[in-house]
Amino acid sequence: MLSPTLINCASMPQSKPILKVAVPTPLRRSFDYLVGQHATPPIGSRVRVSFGRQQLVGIVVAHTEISSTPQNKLKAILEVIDSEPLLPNHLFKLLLWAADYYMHPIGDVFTTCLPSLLNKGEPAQLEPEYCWKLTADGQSAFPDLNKNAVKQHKILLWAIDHQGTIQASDLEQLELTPSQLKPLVEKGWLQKEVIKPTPTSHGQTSNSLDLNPEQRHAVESMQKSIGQFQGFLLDGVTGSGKTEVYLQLIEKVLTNQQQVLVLVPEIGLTPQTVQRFKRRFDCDIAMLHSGLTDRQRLNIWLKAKQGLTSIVIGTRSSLFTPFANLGLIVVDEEHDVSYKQQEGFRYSARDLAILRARDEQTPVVLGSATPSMESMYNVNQGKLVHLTLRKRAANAKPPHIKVLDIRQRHLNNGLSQPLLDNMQRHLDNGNQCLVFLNRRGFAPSLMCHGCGWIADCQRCDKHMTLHLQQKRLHCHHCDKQVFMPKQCPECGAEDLFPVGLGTERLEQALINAFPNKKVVRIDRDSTRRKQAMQDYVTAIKNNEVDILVGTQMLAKGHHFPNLTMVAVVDIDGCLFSADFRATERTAQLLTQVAGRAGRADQPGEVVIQTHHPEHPLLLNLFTQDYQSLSQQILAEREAGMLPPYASMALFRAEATTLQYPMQFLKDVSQSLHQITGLDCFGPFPAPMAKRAGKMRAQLLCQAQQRGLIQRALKPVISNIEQLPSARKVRWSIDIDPQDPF
DNA sequence: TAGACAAGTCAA
DNA sequence: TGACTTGTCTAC
Repeated sequence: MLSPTLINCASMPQSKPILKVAVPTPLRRSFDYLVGQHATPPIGSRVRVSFGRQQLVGIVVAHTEISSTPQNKLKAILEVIDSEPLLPNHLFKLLLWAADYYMHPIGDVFTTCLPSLLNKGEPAQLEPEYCWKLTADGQSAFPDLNKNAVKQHKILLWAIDHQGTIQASDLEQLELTPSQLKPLVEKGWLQKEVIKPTPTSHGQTSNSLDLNPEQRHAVESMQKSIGQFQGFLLDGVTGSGKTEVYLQLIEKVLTNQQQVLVLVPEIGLTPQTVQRFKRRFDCDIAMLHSGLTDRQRLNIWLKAKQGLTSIVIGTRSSLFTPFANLGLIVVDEEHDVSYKQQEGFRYSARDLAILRARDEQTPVVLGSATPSMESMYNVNQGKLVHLTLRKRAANAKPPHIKVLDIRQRHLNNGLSQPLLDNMQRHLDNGNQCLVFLNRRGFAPSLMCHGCGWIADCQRCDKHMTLHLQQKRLHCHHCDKQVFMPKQCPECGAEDLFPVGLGTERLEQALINAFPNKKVVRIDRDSTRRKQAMQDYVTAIKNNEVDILVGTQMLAKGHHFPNLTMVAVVDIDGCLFSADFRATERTAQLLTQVAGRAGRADQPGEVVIQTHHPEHPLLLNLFTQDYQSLSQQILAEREAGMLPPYASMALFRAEATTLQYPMQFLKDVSQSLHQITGLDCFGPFPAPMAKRAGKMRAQLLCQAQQRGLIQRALKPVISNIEQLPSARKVRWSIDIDPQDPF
């Protein structure tokens, strides 16, 4: 045994620490490594390590003196990738905190949150960006260009129209790749140049709009918090000018030499938003969207980190962009469910945005016309400052809402005569109508008239949706597609008929009902083509369309000035759901759809067809406003001891037979049963037990006391990980679940 | 979760 | 006997 004096011997080299490394594995812990002959990598830097038989890139999460792993089992790291921490300290800490809170493997948290090139071990260095400059030769060559050289013509024309410069970002619009410009560079018509990254000129704004008193109050209140943490709920009815409030606040932050992060729910919304930002601010604005290459994504990440980009706009995962000097976070449409990741690392970007803002001492603005119950609760608790915009811009009137009782009324493809009459009136006045149905496809099922057979998905507990245009049956849950059968596979009869109503069928019905009106359907199927949505929006704005049919895609954020009527064809399915959040969701959806009607100076009308005109949600929503309805929903949640008055965790498990998930969850429930204040419900089969060929079950844990879920589950999570029954299933834990499926 | 290895199954 | 499948276990 070594004596202490020997260990402390001054002649011994300074001992290197043992590294705790987060490795991309599904295990909820870090692994210890020796530094070896390398310089000690700082906490937060990447290292390459050998792990089992693989080589992986991990992140050093801590230094330690002792390891619980026997010394002879410790391996030395293979390479130090970063000599400096990869992430700013605040962000690094936030990820560690989130891994702990959501009880997700730390290595996987990093993999989810970092650009993929960094996960692969690429150096964290900005790659130079290029642009192409039109030369004098190019300019003089243009008029004599051969007519057949279509591409070259297009390229040179673009350059001439854009001050002689083609940016890398223009190429997508030109439908070109950099290599296609090479021949022109070789001819000497274009010159390739490196764009030097320069700190962007902050601020510099033009044409801001005049604010009404409510908007001005909002901007002024939030402005006072620049440079310190404060959460705001900007609760503004549709058309009340929330974006203008964001823009004017952002302007103040930019002149303060700080950066801004804007989160948006879906990328469909982003082009318009970005255009508006670009018109407004003369600074570097980056948009993180799914069309970017890995390299572009990394470059934006690095530029933001170095302070070279002023505004980053993106979806959920953009929350993890590092900033040199963050000054504001905006979460637009904060109620949107897409802020919660539904697989893997199941974080809520909205909730983490508030934490990030607190850590980095910046204000955070949650904006919505239909705030989530969580945010309303936080307002009631005094955690968020409530700013309301009740007035629609340009004095537009709120829409008039009519609940249309369709009991015993004849329906033609889901449409009642009074509804059609109503539409006719609006169309006669030269206005547009929106017909809303949240179900795509032609019909939700296909049935045999001979024997009653229904086209079911083989792998899910659901019927297959008929898409008549593509002559296919499509399962919307597992994505399985088959050709539409000509005859019944059970009895051979050729008498198959569609049951129920989807947007495709509704589109047909409307074309028949209004033969000389232009009908356009907007859903995921009709907008699959890139640019398609943009084209539709332009056509609608140019008044080339009379009737819009579509799903919730249409309910979000578009401004159609000539749209004066919204028809909600079938809301009944939403009124009776087992999910306790159904009321909130339906109220939000209806309010958002209704908000599409009657902007600008045209009064709007909303007609809702229902078999349940006496349903309290419908009565309340339209006799009061969303805000009082939300207080009512909150009261119900409190009485029912449901979130946000309780916190929840949901264990999910799946396997090929139901028996294994049920057994595993029973074991989990056993290991939790002695904790007071924690209620476990289940295990029970999932609401849709069979999905994509897997049988699924779940166990719901609920606690009245905030924090108890954490205290109760954390100590047992590693035991759960090692349960023998866990090996037979795929399982996950969802903290603050949004969807019980 | 991935990959490796051991044990089990099957057709000659 | 080897080809292939299935189950179990470990990772620092």
